[in-house]
Amino acid sequence: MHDGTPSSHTPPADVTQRLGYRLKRTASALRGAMDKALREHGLTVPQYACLELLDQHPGLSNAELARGTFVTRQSMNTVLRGLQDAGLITRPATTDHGRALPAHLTEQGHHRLTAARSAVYAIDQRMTQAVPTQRLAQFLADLDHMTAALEE
Amino acid sequence: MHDGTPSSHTPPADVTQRLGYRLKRTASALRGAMDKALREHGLTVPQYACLELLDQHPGLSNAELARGTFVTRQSMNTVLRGLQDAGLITRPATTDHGRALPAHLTEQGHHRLTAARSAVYAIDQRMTQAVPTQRLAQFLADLDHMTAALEE
DNA sequence: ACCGGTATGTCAAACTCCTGACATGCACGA
DNA sequence: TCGTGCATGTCAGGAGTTTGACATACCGGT
Repeated sequence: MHDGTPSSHTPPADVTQRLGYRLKRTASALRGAMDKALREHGLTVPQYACLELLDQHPGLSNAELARGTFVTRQSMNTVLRGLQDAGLITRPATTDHGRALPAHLTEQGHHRLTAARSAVYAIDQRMTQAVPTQRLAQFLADLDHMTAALEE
Repeated sequence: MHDGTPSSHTPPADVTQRLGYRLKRTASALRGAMDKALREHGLTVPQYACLELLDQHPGLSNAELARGTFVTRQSMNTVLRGLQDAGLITRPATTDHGRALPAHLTEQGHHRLTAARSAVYAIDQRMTQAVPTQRLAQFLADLDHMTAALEE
């Protein structure tokens, strides 16, 4: 094919030059940093994400939390059990309408989240400051466009 | 604190507005798309990544492949066993120098990779075309800066 | 009233991946 | 020569996640 548009036809042959590879590398580094930081607070990354979501949206159900953290309902179910056993959240055993069981942070859960949040903030700042401020919004928007393109 | 610099001091309170959240979401979407596409070729994502690396750098060892795909040596070891059992790669049982066992693609492995690559290319293109061409290089560079900031 | 579609919570089994550990092999300096 | 350090390959165990399946509960149209 002797095309006229030179670029954006096929990905680079070198895997390490491809967008997906770079994305995976950054995500892997982020996951590693968060794992390490949260371990000192006795939390895993999914557990932290769950607490953070519940703090902003109290009463979310298991399925809603699963969608919000990009895991399956089953995985989130075990996460919730762990958090419940640790006394960080509460969930009613039954409900009068539907099947969804709304989860809420306990006082202890809120304290634990606040402590862990400072560690995560430090990581988020290191990462955010690596990209110039004026480009951050555009960067986030591009990420969203990519996500949308992948899900269509 | 009545600071003068309004932004870039603390991450947004809304988790879904944070850089880490967006990054995880995009990475999750990419992983899902690749999982689905590669399943039709009988490969997992780590298996594909391994084949791709071996195609460009024949003779890589288990540990080198592990570093290149962001997993542990142990995980890569099981991946290599699977690829070996499937007849897609070969690895000598012994070596005359050191312990590293250089892996190589078989003819069948090369064919399988070529077939799977087309599916992955389609995904990479959909993702790449979501960001304007003139911004792609900058996007990749920012990803690298973030990775470096997280690993320091 | 019924029934199909959708959404939820949960169980079981399988798989993947990681942590911890150990043995082997090479390189370097004492 | 010996010993320390470092990198590699591998085994065992466990933690986390997914796929598949099933029962329950609401909502819609017929």
